[in-house]
Amino acid sequence: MGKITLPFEQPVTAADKTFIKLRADIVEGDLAAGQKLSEAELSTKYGVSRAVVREAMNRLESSFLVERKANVGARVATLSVEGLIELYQVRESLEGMAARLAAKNMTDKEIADLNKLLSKHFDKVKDGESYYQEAGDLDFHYRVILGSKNQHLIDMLINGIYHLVRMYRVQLGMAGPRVTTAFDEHKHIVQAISNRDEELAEMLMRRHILYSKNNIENKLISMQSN
Amino acid sequence: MGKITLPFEQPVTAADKTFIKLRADIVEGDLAAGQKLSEAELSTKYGVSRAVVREAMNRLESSFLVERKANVGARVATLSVEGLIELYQVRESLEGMAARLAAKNMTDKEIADLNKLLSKHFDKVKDGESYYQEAGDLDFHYRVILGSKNQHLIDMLINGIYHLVRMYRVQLGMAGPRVTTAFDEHKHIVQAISNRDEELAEMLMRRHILYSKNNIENKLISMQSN
DNA sequence: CGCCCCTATATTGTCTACAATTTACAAAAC
DNA sequence: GTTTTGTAAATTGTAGACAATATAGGGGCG
Repeated sequence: MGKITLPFEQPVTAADKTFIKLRADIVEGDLAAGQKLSEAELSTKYGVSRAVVREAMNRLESSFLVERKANVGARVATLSVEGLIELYQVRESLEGMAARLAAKNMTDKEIADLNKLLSKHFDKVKDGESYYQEAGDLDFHYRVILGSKNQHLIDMLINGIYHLVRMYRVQLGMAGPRVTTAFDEHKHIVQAISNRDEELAEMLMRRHILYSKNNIENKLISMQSN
Repeated sequence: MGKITLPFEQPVTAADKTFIKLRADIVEGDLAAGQKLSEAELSTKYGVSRAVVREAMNRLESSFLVERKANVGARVATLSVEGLIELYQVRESLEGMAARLAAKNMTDKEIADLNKLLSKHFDKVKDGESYYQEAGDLDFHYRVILGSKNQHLIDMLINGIYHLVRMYRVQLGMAGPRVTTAFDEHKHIVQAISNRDEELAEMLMRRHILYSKNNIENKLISMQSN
């Protein structure tokens, strides 16, 4: 379902597990945005030593989910309109390139699967289940990113900023009027990829993300004025 | 000079220093590409405990300079044609966006300074000192990136992939026939930024990096056939 | 002779204790 | 009453010891 992570070949080490748990708790808002993260507290809470907590927090910092200051400590990332805009500017840039490369590098079979995924999601949304949009949208973007076959790009998006994107979405309670609109945009992007039209695929993906940003941004602003 | 790092507010902690030293040694090739990095060895070599070596290596991993496998160890990143291409695709995407945002967000004073930097470099290169091209080019890109005023973008580029770019350059012994050509491209980019033409600034930056990639790529391929 | 398994060694992962720094609080000076 | 300064508590940074895992080598078995 919302299987976004694809974390590790084998999520073995304790630091790995703690990292994943912490990340989930942050994204879901269980650990509130901006909150101070005490190493000792987390150590007892997750039943591991401070060393592995520190290791996990290092990785979380690389994902922009926590901010650390030397000798002071770590805080959960804070959400803001400015931060959201900056994040989506990066997304627009990177995912635009991902779509371009996907049009170039995806196999015919992968493209066929992408089409299948799309129509499957469409069937579900037809019945008004807007929850699926969230997972479906992420799935779609996820596949295009992997389709780029560019490891750096994949790392930066999947392990880097995508969990922060999820954090914004979850904590804003997404699922909105953009459901059907977004589906049309997805469809056009896939068409461009199917036609191996790199230029168009990039342009459509960039616009899609730009629209998405404006949508969330409006929601966030209206929430602030409550 | 080649002051690329802008490391920390105050580079205080031992892990910070070790991280910076290790990074320099990797970029300069003092620690060879692909080489195994033993925590114990590095610990004695740099005169710190294994804990700080591990902390430093975690950060190096985030910068794509070392690769770690659980229970196996860390290696210095390996250089390859494919890796270079992927890296420059990411650069093209992110720095293109940076140029766009710089055209939007740089102050008039910052743009004036950028112009000054450019003519200063031009004077030096006129006298055939090609070394300055390396530092000058990085300086130029550095300023545009900062001019974007997008913290995520800045982090990903400056702390993220830029040291890997330097590693490729240093170990390929850059400084080539592209010196004057690149200067023209820089000039045009600055002109677009001065005119606040976001669209053109992005396009020119992307082409500039694309050309640069082709240049280095050719060099790398000709080296392989030796 | 080649393959597999088992053991010894080395390396990484984790834990606990100690050192250094920051933060909070209170007392003293203005 | 406000500000400054010194001391105590709490938190992070660092070090070293122990546990778990992977690697290499040798011996046994087919």
